[in-house]
Formats: sequence, structure tokens, C-alpha cells
Amino acid sequence: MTDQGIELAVSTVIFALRPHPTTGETTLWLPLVRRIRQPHEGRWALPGGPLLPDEDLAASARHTLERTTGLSSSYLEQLYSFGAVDRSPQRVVSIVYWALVRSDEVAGAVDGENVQWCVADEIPELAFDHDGIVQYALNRLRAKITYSPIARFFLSPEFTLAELRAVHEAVLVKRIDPANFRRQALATKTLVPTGSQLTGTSHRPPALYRFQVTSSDRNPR
Amino acid sequence: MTDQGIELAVSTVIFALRPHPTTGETTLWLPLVRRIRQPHEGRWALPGGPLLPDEDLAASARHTLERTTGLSSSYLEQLYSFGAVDRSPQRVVSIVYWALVRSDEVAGAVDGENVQWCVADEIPELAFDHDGIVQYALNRLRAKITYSPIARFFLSPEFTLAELRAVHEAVLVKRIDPANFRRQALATKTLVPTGSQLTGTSHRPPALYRFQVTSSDRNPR
DNA sequence: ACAAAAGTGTTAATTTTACACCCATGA
DNA sequence: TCATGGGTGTAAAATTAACACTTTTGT
Repeated sequence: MTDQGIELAVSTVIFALRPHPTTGETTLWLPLVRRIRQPHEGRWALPGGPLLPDEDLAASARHTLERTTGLSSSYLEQLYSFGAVDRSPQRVVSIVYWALVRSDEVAGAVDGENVQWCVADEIPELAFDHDGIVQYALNRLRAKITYSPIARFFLSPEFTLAELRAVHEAVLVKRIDPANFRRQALATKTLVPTGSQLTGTSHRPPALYRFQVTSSDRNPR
Repeated sequence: MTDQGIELAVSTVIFALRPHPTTGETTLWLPLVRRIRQPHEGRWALPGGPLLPDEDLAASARHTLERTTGLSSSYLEQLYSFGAVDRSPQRVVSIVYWALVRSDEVAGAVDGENVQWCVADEIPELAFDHDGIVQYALNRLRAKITYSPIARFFLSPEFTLAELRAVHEAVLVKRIDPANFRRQALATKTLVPTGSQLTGTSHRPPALYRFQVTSSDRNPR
């Protein structure tokens, strides 16, 4: 009832796919922001900010995402809430979201003054307990992509099965048999062929697909 | 940085197994508390309370559990955080946990003045969005019991495979083949036979098992 | 014609499911 | 000895995984 004086913040782990700087392989990246005040001043941290009184939790995450990257998310899901007592002099409860950004959007993004994109598996030491949070988000993404069709949120609405498979391979960092992947993907019945093909390749033109829009797309949770 | 004046509360969905009042079948139950002030005064709601400044999130959930039921939880996991702007005149962000209580503990519990245990699938209309939260917790429990050995948290440390199976059957509300269940359970290698048997049954005495204690028991998340 | 990826077919291995049947105990 | 669940065996069915092979394009 009475005010507890606990600060509420919302942070977001933002995932996007980009080529790895050395290997060139498509890899998971995420943006970090440099802290410009105490505590942990100068350290890299997850983008976030205080929850505004008239802002939904998810809206807060979306705003942070737009503010720090200039991008919009194609998928957003709550990850976990952290609120250990010892986090800092002023007690903070952080509600953390994770988000996916489409590759065609992220291609045009550039690092800002205090924003830097990092390869997800090569993160520097972060402020607070953000290392653990990133690891937790990575686990969640990798687990979820294996049983849920979230891979599509990295892609444009129309895509080939090879592109969809490439997303899985990049996220899970392992090769996947194209023939079996195709059958599994089509067996879900969530994939609809558009009828058209992707031309301009130096091989047989692949068919284009799109995902069926389901009602659960609005309430992922 | 500045105080936002948002109230922080922690609620808990507490599950226990008891016989169904009419069918006698072992069924999922959960305790509800009657609200004694506005908003939603008189309505049933999930047990919970404001987060104290020096209290961990999980500790808050545990305290609520003990306060309202007089019991302790054998398992506690964060469920979700809710914080829509429209929840009430005073904005509240609720961090919700779910908990399991052992059957031998709950047997001795009695309903208090403003506490009532209800069959989980026959919940009355609740205050706030608590109906949805209960449903979400039920989904989570039913999903998790199929891939994680949480069923044991309803049981005493030593139990028979039939008792373990009965927990699965009660939670999922469906019959499970005893032979196949046994093999699956033993295949996980998390089950250790104690060497002793349960006597006093009017049939072949079943072997007693206990679960291996793993390090992940401390950080379920 | 050749390379390269799209797409199809086939089989082995593994996991899941169904159910028959023997075992050990109390009544 | 009978009823009752404990516990084992086994085979069909479904799923997963591995890989050969055919198709269609650009060069």
C-alpha cells in the first residue's frame, strides 16, 4: 500500500543476426550500452531504463529498443524479473525482456556513441548481473527456436526454406540436414507457399513461403 | 533514478494435491484469500503482498506462502510479472511465483477465516486478472511436469513409482501406462532405489526410490 | 557440361505406445 | 486361491536421422 521506494527498471536483450567479423558466418549479435553514471560507470550493460508510470512493461522494453538501436522488434517476450536485495545502494527490481530484430532492419543500423553491437557468444564482462542475464536469454532463445516457429522473426515476411534453416543454424551454431529440416518445417502446417520463387540465384530457384498468422502471435508470453 | 511511485507486489500460485470432494480422485488444489479492502473487496484472489525493501523476490513469495497457509513450499519458481497500466487507480506491478507443497504437509492444513482451498480447475471468478494468472500457472505446471522431474516436490523424499505416477496422473488429469512410465522414469537416471520396500499393501510390496540431489535444485529459474 | 543448391526418396536407428504376462503379497 | 498392483517382455507404430539421388537453374 505504502510506497516502498524500490526502483523499477526494464531492460531488454536484443538479438539480431549479422555476419561474424572474422569468420563471416551468420551469427547472433546484441547491442550493449555504456553506462554513463555510477554504479558500474564505464561498463557495458543491457539497454534499459526506469519504468515510466504510464508505460506498460512491454511498451517500456519496446521504447528502450527503439531509443538505443533505432530499430523495432519483430518479437518481444518477457524473460525474467530480477530483484536481489544486494544489487546496489538503491534497490532496483529489473524486469527483463528479450527481443528479435529482423536482419533486413538491422543491416542499416550503426553503432552510436555509447552503443555497441557484440557477438552474443563473445560478450565482455558486463555491469551488474547482466552477464548471467544474457546467458539466460541465449538459453531461452536456443531452447525456444527448437519447438516454436520464432525463427521467422529474423526474416522478412517472405523467405525460402534455406533462409529459415540458416537462421536455425546461426542460432544453434550447428549444421542442420536440409532435407530433414524441410520436412519438419512443412509438417508443422504453419508454412504457406506464396507460389512465387526467388530468382537470381546461380542454381535452381527456391520456392518462397510465408508464415500463417495465428492469434497467439499477439500474446506470445 | 527518481522514485516512480509504482507499487511492487509479489503473489504466489500455490499448488497441492488432495482428494477431490466429489469424485475422491487426487486433484490439484490451490489456496485463495478473500480481499478485505478495495479494490475488488470481498473477491477471492491469489495470496500475496507488497514487496518489502529488504526482501528478495523469492523470499517474499515464501513468506506469503507461510503466512496464508502455514505451510512451506518444496518448490518455488518465478512465473511472470504483470504490470499493465490499467490494473487499478494506484499502479501495481505484480511479480508472480508458483509453488508446490508436499501432500503430507498439506494434509494437516485447515482453511482460515479468509483463506479457502479450491480445486484448480474449478476456480471462482477472481479479483484483478488473477483468473488468467492461475490458468497460466496451470499451463506451466502441466508443461513442466512432462519434461522435468518436479513431480517429486509433491511427495516425501522416499516414494514408490506408483506414487510418482499418481502425481503425474493427477496433474495432467489422464491415465498413464504404468509399465512405460516406470521405464521412462528410470531412464532419466535421477531415480535411486533406497533398497527398502513399502510394506502393508495388499499386494506385492513396491520398491522405494529417492531423487538424486542435483546442483540445479538450488537455482531452478 | 558443370557446379550448386532445391527438392524427393529410402532406409536404419531410436523413441513411443500398447498390451500380454509373470511375480509377490494380503486377505 | 484369488484379487491387486508390482514389475518384465515384446512387438507395432511413430518419429528422427542419415544420406543417395534427381531436378532446375546460372555460368
